[in-house]
Amino acid sequence: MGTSIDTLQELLFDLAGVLPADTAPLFAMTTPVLLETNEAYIREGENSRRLAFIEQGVIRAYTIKENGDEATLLLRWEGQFIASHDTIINRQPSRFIYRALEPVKLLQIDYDVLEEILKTHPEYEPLRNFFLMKMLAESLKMLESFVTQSPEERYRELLAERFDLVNRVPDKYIASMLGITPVSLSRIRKRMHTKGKTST
Amino acid sequence: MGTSIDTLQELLFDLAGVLPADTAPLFAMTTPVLLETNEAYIREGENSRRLAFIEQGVIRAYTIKENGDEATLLLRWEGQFIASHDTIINRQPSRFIYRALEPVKLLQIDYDVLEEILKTHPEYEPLRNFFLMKMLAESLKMLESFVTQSPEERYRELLAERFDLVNRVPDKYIASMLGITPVSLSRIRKRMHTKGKTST
DNA sequence: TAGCGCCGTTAACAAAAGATAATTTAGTGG
DNA sequence: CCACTAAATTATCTTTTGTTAACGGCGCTA
Repeated sequence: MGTSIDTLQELLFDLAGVLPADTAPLFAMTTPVLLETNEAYIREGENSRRLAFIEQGVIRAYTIKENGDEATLLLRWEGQFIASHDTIINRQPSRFIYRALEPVKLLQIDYDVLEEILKTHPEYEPLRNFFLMKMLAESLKMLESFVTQSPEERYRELLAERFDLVNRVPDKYIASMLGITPVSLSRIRKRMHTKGKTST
Repeated sequence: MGTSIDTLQELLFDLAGVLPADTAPLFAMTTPVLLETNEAYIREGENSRRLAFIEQGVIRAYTIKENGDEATLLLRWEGQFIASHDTIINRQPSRFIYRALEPVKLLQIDYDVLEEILKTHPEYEPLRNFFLMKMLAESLKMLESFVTQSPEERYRELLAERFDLVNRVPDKYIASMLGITPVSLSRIRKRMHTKGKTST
């Protein structure tokens, strides 16, 4: 079974033809991090510009609304990056909390350190680009689902595409990611059982 | 009054210290494009990897739902880039239509040509990065509004932040971008007039 | 194993949104 | 200036969601 480093080295080779042997300067600056269930990785108001590749586990990014309720923005799992976008992109304190839903293994790097490395090693640049584009595509896809689909349709699609994830994560977080309350999600599930079990 | 080229040159200087005199290789490959009101820039199913900086005007990206209704994903206006993300990021035919809502002036480049230029002129790389991050931040912000706010709150915020835009664009497109029907937006407006004209 | 807390479900009611159609308003072109 | 068309509003009715609270299951711990 491969480690994060293996995965990323492979990606770097595929994207830019960089040989694993030549990735030392990049990985020398990374640190492995372990989080236990329910441990916060980044808290609200923090100014950390840490960037981490998730080797194992699920992390939830959420914010506390004015009324005190939580709203889950997104879930990230193994093979993806996690970071405070407020802080990395806009240099603002994080408005979100990033918390492990399971035991999590991360490979972490400071974004400012990464920028320095990229200056001296532009051959790693495709990696940054790849992940930025991947995240953009992902978030546009979620956005699309909000303007084209009903909550029930969004849930059906999530089940179809990420069944494993839905089963790993408590329903209430799924609900809030869909933009509805847990009560409403429960009703949707009921409707799906009784009426059409049929597809998309 | 500045042109697109002025704007981008300034940005390149600010981001990477590239002097305007040294941007010729980049701008040599760009083409100015004019669209008239209601003209499509990219159609559904197209494989165009054109990327364009909007110098003037508003473009709407929308898709046709299964039931035949349109759903507006986003609006883009002067100072922003427009491109088929399906095609550029995933090399898939565009699922969206990009259409001018007003007369539009663009500065266009082929993305594959841009990639070639970036290979020989890595000093332009910060520009790509800047816009990718900007777009990511934007789309995450819209996503955030869907999980934290009601349609009425989203509309109030849009009014507060982009009043000019709301006034340039027909309500029905605003409605669908908010994830609701035009009828529903009209009711929200009515509620806002009668009851609390007040803030947030 | 008894008690506790969290989570998903259910219920009852209020509020909001969807669907459809009619009506008014606004903008365009002759 | 009128006529035509598209957009926005209003009305009516149905469906869905929000809100609040109660209930039951499940795991955890004392």
